[in-house]
Amino acid sequence: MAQTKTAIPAACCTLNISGKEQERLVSMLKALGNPIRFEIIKFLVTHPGCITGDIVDYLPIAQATVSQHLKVLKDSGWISGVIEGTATCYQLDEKNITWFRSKVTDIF
Amino acid sequence: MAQTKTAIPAACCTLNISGKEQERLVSMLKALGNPIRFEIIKFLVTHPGCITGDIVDYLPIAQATVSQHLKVLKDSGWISGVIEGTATCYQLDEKNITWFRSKVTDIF
DNA sequence: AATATTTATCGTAAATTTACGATAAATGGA
DNA sequence: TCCATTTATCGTAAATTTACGATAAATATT
Repeated sequence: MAQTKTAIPAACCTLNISGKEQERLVSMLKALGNPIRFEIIKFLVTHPGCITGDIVDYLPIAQATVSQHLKVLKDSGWISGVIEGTATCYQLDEKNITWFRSKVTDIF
Repeated sequence: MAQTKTAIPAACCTLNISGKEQERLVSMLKALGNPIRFEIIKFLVTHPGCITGDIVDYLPIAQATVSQHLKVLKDSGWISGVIEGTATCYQLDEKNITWFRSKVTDIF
């Protein structure tokens, strides 16, 4: 692996992460890297505590699909759900989002 | 969409983004949200200007697959490639990465 | 000129994701 | 109790992603 002749800029980031932390970050990146799920997260900023049906009404996709996306967001740590009667109230998971922001700013 | 009885915390982020900027960010999130591609980005931090073959040697996957991942990273703006003879030298795209970091810190 | 090196692309198979309708489970209200 | 509401899950189809070997194109070497 010989060095080339082109000028190599200094690294603009460290990417100092590995193991379980890296898995966790990649999982959050993957979950957010989908247009529908990104919209759900945006919606939850302005509609904290809303129920599944509100999100279904807002989005142009079926209830079953929304529920699936909510599961991905929950499993990756972006949101949490609280059962309230027959409904489920969703909200952003502040703690994990704070972790995400600090990790990104740490390594980039 | 009635308000629920549960205590609703203040939004921990604005997610103040839309349109082409949002598409661009989602595309970068999606590209990085894959374990192999995340490893490639990490490798480029410590091996700036390395060629495709170096990355192929480093990873446990076929050359064709690496090339495909490099294309995803290039198309989403994470890296840029410079042809050097028969080889291609890859490096992180500082400008786009800086944009990514500032967007994330802006909206989260 | 002939051969070797390097990488992107093609064709394709397997795996995963995304989407939907149907349904079951749980709760609330009549 | 019976019915309505709400949502998660099941089964499945379609789309996309990921992976590989083969190959073509381009350059370098002998």
